Amino acid sequence: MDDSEFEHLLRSADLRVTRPRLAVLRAVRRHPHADTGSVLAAVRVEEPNVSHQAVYDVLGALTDSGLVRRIQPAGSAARYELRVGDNHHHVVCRSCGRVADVDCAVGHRPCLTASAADGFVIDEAEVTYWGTCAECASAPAAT
Amino acid sequence: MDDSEFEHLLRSADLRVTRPRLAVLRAVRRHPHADTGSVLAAVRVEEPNVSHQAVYDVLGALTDSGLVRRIQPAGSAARYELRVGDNHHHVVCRSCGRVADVDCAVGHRPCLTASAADGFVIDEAEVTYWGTCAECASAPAAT
DNA sequence: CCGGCTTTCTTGAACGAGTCAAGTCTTGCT
DNA sequence: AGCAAGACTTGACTCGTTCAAGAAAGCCGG
Repeated sequence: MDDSEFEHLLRSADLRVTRPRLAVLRAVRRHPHADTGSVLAAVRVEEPNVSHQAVYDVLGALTDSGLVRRIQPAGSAARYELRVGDNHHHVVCRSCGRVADVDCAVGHRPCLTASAADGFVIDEAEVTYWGTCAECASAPAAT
Repeated sequence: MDDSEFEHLLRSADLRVTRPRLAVLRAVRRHPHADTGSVLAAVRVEEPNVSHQAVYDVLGALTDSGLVRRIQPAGSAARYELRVGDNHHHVVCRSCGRVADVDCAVGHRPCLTASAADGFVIDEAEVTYWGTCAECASAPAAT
């Protein structure tokens, strides 16, 4: 039980330590890339009385303070993961929506050296790979 | 009037040539990165009787046949552009949501050489840059 | 040029993710 | 323990998008 670790994370981000927050952190750790609904479901296994709004609030607060990372592939609801700060990217399965981590191919911030940027000041480059996951590749015409 | 060009595009994609479709193509050409609502509004300037559903259908059909490209930055509704097939990317302004094109920094498909992909077969790499546009940078606390 | 088959469009309802707002409960500090 | 700010609950609501059924138009063969 390393809830104490989560507790420190929260405190270091100036966030109060509450049962819903710990439950959300555990849920996200257990289910990487889970969308809000799944996080809510996972949270309610341990804390049945947490409202959906609380989960939205908590995920928002955690995202704002950088404790979790939010990703939002086109056509999917927001998803969350604990793995932050290592500049990794994601592969998304076109047929089932599954998401997996991909370590950055380049090693350093990829393509962050965008050339003509139209006056924009760029602070992050996000790479999303699209393809087909192993399961969907072997089961072509599912559902 | 190069509607004839759009007409050819449609025919070559096995799509019937209709007034709504031509209007949508013109609207997307005129307003790159416009979201569905803006496209609908632009379409109705020329064709006031087009339903919102028609626009969704048309944009869907055009996207499926590769005549337009759909992008969906996190936190934004779907946006469309005519510029396809040249592997360019996008910068999104964090504060106003504005989108601009960025030519691929690497030249060739960037980072498409994803290493460990967990069994995924990758067919596309999409890069989204996040930052602040010139206007928002100069007008810090707008709105 | 016309019928007829198919695709596309219109109308109207529905859905899901996410947000807003008001009031109550907790946490962390003193 | 007691207080103030922050966090949670409840419930309504918005917005983008999709579903469904029927009417209308495009395209092909004759």
